[in-house]
Amino acid sequence: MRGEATPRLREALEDDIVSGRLKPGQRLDEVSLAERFDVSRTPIREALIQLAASGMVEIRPRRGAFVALLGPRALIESFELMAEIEAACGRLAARRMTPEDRAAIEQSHAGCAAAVAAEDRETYYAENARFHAAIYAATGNRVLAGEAQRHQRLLQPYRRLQLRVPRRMDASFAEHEAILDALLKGDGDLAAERLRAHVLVQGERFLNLITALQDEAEAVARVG
Amino acid sequence: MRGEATPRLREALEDDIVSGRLKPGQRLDEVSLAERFDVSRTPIREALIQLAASGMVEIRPRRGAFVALLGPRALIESFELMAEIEAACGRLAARRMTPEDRAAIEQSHAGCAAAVAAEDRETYYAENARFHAAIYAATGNRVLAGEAQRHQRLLQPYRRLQLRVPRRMDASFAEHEAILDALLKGDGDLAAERLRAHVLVQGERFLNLITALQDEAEAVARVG
DNA sequence: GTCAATCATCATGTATGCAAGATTATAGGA
DNA sequence: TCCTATAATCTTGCATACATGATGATTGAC
Repeated sequence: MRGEATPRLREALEDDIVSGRLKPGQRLDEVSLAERFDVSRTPIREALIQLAASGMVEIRPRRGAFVALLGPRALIESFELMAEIEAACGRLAARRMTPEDRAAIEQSHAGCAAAVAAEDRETYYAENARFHAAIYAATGNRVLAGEAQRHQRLLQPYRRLQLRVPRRMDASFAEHEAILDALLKGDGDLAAERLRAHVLVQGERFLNLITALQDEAEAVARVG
Repeated sequence: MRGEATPRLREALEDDIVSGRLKPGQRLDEVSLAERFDVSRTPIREALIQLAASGMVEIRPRRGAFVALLGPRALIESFELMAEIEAACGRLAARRMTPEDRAAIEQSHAGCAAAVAAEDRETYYAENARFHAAIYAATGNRVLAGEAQRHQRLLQPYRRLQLRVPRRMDASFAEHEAILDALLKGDGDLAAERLRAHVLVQGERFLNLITALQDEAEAVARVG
């Protein structure tokens, strides 16, 4: 076997969670996972512990690991934290972004525009993630960018659902335009303000969907 | 043995790192730790993995675990992240703090005042941590408060050193007073601004000490 | 028929064993 | 004497084994 197993397992499980193949609340049985990946329980456990530390998995002592299921309160608070992190990124990016950073942001913004025109939600979803990631990178602060990326991935399972909201894609794109405008003007405070609102509005609109998700996830948890 | 070993080990190791008993760069040998805590390598490994995920420990594949040693760049970036998180906490705390939150903040501020009067750096160090923690709690956002706490602990080994800077304690206290003033006025933007500056100035003054720390830590790494 | 208590089963948490890569020591040559 | 190559040792990473607490099934009582 080439390379070590644990990092590969962590990435595979994280991808399954972020992409929604593993749903919030779902049980993660060590033995089943060990069989599925054809390894012993040891590297599975180590991968689960890492995911738990990053918040993607919840480990209840003696009761097993579950895909993290954020309740309404935790979800609101997480979006608020995300809003503040994004605002910080916007403040710093406006001041520091290099021409390359700027090009990357504009390119992903163009990708978003194309997705809106094509009414392709999956593509918009992906390009939106790139747009935000480009802003993180433009801060020039790798520690901050890493934290921003981690939290974005944490909320990804919930964001995906959020795009089902009617007209949300157009509204999101309009907000992106305003954010880009502030960044290009070099107005850090304005960029921060607009990014914060952009994320917070997601969280708010999103609350309508929480109950539905909660029920769905709990049903999965009961069955699986 | 009552309860599980891993959480206890994680806490013990984290305390050793935060308190400075284990120094940045120091090697963490699994076998030695297992003997010291009288457990097998398994729970030691799991505790180290958790600490690595939170950033307190660095695990280099096949080469072992080390107490995280932040280079100059990572340190600057970490302080900048901390400044933004604290600013966010200040913004929200100013708007939302309850009378109990306010009492807790004022109480720890009084503790800081006493420590300054007594020129007791260790006490100031502890009360300062309480002051900041009280602001985190006053946001009413547990997720945000948790992140703030985690990052504060991450930087604690370096902060401790920082208090050696002459006159820093008095300056720090004066800044606290200005922060408290903004919070009591309910001016979130001002509190954010002052908290950001308060943390950033620590990071800046701190740079003078980095080289010394780096050398010291590397010497430890070579010996230990 | 419902509920409670006991017991069987199962999963987790920890210990131990083993293989492979990393580190260090040693021996040989320049 | 110094450098290099090789071998011994040590440590990590994973597999396996075992004990304890949790889960749920079955039996008995009401």
